[in-house]
Amino acid sequence: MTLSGKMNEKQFLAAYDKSAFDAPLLTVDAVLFTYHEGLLKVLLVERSNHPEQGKWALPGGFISEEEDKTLEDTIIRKLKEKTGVVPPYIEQLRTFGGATRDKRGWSVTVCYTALIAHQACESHIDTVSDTDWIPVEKAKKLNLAFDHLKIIQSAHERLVQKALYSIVPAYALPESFTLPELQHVHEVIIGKPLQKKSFRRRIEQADLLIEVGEKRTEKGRPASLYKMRSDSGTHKFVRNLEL
Amino acid sequence: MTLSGKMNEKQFLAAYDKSAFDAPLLTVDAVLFTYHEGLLKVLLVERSNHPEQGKWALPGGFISEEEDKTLEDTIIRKLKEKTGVVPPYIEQLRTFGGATRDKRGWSVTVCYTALIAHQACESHIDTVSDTDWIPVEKAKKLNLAFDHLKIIQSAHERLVQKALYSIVPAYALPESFTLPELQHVHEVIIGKPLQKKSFRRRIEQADLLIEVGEKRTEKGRPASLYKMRSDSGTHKFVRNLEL
DNA sequence: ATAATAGTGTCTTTCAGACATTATCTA
DNA sequence: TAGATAATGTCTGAAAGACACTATTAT
Repeated sequence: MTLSGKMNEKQFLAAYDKSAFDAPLLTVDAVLFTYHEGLLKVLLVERSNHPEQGKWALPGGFISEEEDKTLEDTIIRKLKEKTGVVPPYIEQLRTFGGATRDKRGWSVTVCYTALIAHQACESHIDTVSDTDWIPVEKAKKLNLAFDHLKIIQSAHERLVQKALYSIVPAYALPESFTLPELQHVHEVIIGKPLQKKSFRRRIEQADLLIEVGEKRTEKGRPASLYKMRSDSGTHKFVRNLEL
Repeated sequence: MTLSGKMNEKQFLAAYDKSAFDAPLLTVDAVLFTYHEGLLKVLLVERSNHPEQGKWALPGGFISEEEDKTLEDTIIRKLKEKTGVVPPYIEQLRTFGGATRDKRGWSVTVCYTALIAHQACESHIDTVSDTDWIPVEKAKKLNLAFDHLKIIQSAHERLVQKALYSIVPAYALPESFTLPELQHVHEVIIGKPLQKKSFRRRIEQADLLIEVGEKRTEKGRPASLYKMRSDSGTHKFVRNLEL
């Protein structure tokens, strides 16, 4: 039947059959970063099914029309399956699509970047055999499934920018952390040392952190512990740090 | 049949039937901006079909698995239908999706922001009766189809940021333009006057434009004409202008 | 000459870079 | 006390804000 403009909307909707149209495969994937053992790591999953069986891939999957109301619901559900928890930072990266990125045909994947403290999901990940934290630099050398290498690179590039004008990387740390720790996360992300004074000054001036105590380490002067203010993840400095 | 891990990939792909899975509706839309008569305008199309028949909507549509190799191909094809030309600036904005944004069911739309000179498509748009340039502030007050209001707001917010740290808004002007014109485009986008000296100084220091002649206007001193360098659309100033 | 617009000079302010110095802990 | 790490002091430099000033056109 033709979907003529002569019907009213109710009739149109009753007659409408989505599956009559050939649509690309649609998935949602995430690049979940954490900071552990001095390295920036990304969560990868070993594919158990075709296509690309056996290769490492980003966590993600198909939208569930029953369980998910939004795209974020989908990625939260998928990340929870792998990590047991919902990451404190989730932001859409971009959508990758094309005729050749998946052997099954035209495909589209809506990608998210997420950050989480390593300790927050350590125990759960140990129980999931096909999932592991891989250092980003190592992941970039693996033979990853689909175009997931390109997606990880894209997520990393964006995270570098965020490290230069925000303190978003703090979400890769536990709820309380020291300034030297946070600075090191930034340095690992951008791959370059930063001026301690510049780093601390701008955070103090923007009043982004709350002091919550003191940390005792094995050697040297103890560092103060801080936690983020509720809105400090959205703060953007007007001037970038040098790359 | 079950898609078992026991098959090899060739067998798997031969047996795979995309349409066996219920998938969300997938479209690609664009927020195409231009600068005309001192205003920032956005291209809207009057919907001729259900759902949301008769309402203004963003240009866009379904992916064609035959005609399109990439998502950009899709949006370029759709914009060419409406404007007759390919905009010089196209960048992915973000993807909007959810169970309720379209009455036909779960839907996802990959959105792009694009910029074009008004004169570049003026003649073609006059021949397309259902398409028109609407001032952004006016569009925000219309009863737009789907969640297109939210999409336009999101695109505008992103464009404000770009106006503060780049000269991307220049793509909303003809190939050659004057600095006062470019400054006014920025001011219209961010909704606030800018310091003439600051605006010009940073463009000159970064050497982003090439002088191509002189423009004679009806009154006052004539302004120099400039065109963009090939890569100046990607340049980011380290420091933002004040909002 | 006047009005209008384009473009420059220059002082102030802000904030990051550089790096020396001081503070506080353990062994 | 020495060694290590945290935290601060302070000078320099780069770039934006503010705004007065000069330049070039039409009438």
